[in-house]
Amino acid sequence: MRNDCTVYKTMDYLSKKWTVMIILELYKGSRWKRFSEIKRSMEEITPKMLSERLRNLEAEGIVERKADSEESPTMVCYRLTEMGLDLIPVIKGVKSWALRWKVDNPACASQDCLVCVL
Amino acid sequence: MRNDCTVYKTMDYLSKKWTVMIILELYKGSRWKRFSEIKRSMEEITPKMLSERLRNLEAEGIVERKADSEESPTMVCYRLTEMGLDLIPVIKGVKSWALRWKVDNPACASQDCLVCVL
DNA sequence: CGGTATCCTTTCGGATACTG
DNA sequence: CAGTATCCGAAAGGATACCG
Repeated sequence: MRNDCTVYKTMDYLSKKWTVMIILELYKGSRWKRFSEIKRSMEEITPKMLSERLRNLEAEGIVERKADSEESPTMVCYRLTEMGLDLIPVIKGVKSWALRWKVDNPACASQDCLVCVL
Repeated sequence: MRNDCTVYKTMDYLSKKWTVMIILELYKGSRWKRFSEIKRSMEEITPKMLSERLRNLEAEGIVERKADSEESPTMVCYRLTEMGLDLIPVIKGVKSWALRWKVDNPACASQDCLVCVL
C-alpha cells in the first residue's frame, strides 16, 4: 500500500481528531446544521479545528456546505453528502468489530457515546 | 463520542502510519513471519517504527509474537490473531467505500497496492 | 537477528485574539 | 455569525548509531 493509495488516504483523514465525531454529529438528525450548532454540540472543539475539518471533509466530497449571505448575520450550513452517508456503514463496521472483541469500557455501548448510539 | 471510547481508540491506532500496512502484510500468506521478513517487505519503514507498531498491535491482541531464543541468531515471529484476522473485513469495508466513490487514483485497484489486492 | 537509544525535524492541535 | 491569524507546546515520526 502506497501513500497515494485512496484507501490509505481515507484511513488517514478519518482518523484525524474530531473527524468521525463531526460526521456522526451531522448524521444525527440528517439535516442542514449551522457551524455554531455543530460547535455547540462538541464543547471542547476550537473554531479553528472545526473549520479545518469541515473544509477537509468538503474537499473530499463527504460534507456539503451551503452559505446564505443574504441573511445577516451570515448563515452557513453543512450536511453529509450521499458519499458521506455511505460512510456510516463503514464506521458501523469498526463499531461491530470493537464490540465483538474489545468491550472493556463500560462507557462504551452507552448513550453517552455518539458512535455507540449508531 | 469520548476519548476513551473503544471505537475511537480503534480508529486511532488503526490510522497510525504503517499499522494497516503491517496488518495486511501479515494477512498476506497468513503464517508466522519474522521481523526482518516484514521489514524487508516494507522498504522504507525504520526498525524503530516497525518495532513500536508491532508492540502496540500485540498489546491490543491483534498480533501475536513468538520468540525462540534457543535459536541463534534469535528468531522472532509474528502473525495475526483471530481478533486480527477479523479486522480484515473492516478494512475491506473501507476499501469498498473508497472504490465506490473515490477511484481517482489509477495506481489503486492495482497489483502494486496491498490493500487493493485484498 | 531483533531490536533500543538518541537526536532531530515535522506535523498536529490547542489558546487566544481578531475580522468581514 | 462564521470563521481566520498568530503563536506555542506536544507528539509523531525519521536518521543514525549501537547492543545483547
